[in-house]
Amino acid sequence: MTQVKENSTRNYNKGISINNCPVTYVMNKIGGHWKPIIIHQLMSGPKRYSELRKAIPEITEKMLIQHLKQLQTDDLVNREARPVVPPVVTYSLSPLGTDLTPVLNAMVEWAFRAQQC
Amino acid sequence: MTQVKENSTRNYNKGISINNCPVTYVMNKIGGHWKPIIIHQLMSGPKRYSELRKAIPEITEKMLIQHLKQLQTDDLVNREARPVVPPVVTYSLSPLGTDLTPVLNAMVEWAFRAQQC
DNA sequence: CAGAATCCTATACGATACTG
DNA sequence: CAGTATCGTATAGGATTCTG
Repeated sequence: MTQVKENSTRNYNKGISINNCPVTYVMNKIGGHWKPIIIHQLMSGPKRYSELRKAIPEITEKMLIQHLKQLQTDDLVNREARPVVPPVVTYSLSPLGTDLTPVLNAMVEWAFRAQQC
Repeated sequence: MTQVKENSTRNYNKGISINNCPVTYVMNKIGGHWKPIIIHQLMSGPKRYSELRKAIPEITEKMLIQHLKQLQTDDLVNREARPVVPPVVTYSLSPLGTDLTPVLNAMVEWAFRAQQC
């Protein structure tokens, strides 16, 4: 089983800097290369696993599953698996995840301004 | 010299996923554990190197310098060194860096809501 | 004061192959 | 379809020491 941890941004000095800073808190939740992209995709509505793969072609299955799990653990994403064959699994943003919309939007706006220059 | 690269978030598949996504673009600029914190500190006004170290006690000098350099390269932060002895170096947000304020603020707001639950 | 240099560890991510 | 498992690499970050 190996119990993959891989909890986003690293944090070696365990005792010291555990989230006194709200910005760090956020980066721990949506930091990394893929999580914001996944959330951004889900912002346009619930998607099945295969739809996410198509929407983000560059991501590997490992990364997608891994970050989806992490996002579930952090209560940003809900997973609904319907017990049929073949399986149908749908991912959607939780209320908390939906609340990230302003953050992502602010990022997108800034990116456009920055790329102008 | 070794030419340290250390350009934020990794990107192995060089040819493929180079910034088609605005969110990725932003994460490349302010991703990682320290950059948002540094920017957040500078949002309250210009600060000297030593002030930054005091404001962010957990950061090592290497990380602080490294990310300050990166932020300069990305035109988010300005560095002003006055040629006196002992040296006086002041860091401040560039206009582009200042434009990140809504992003950071949105993060902080979300963090507070998230930590309530 | 404001850094540079060196060495090291943890982990994020990629590639590929396999499964209920 | 929706995952798991395993191996390998790149890089973020830490600790310590030294300097103009």
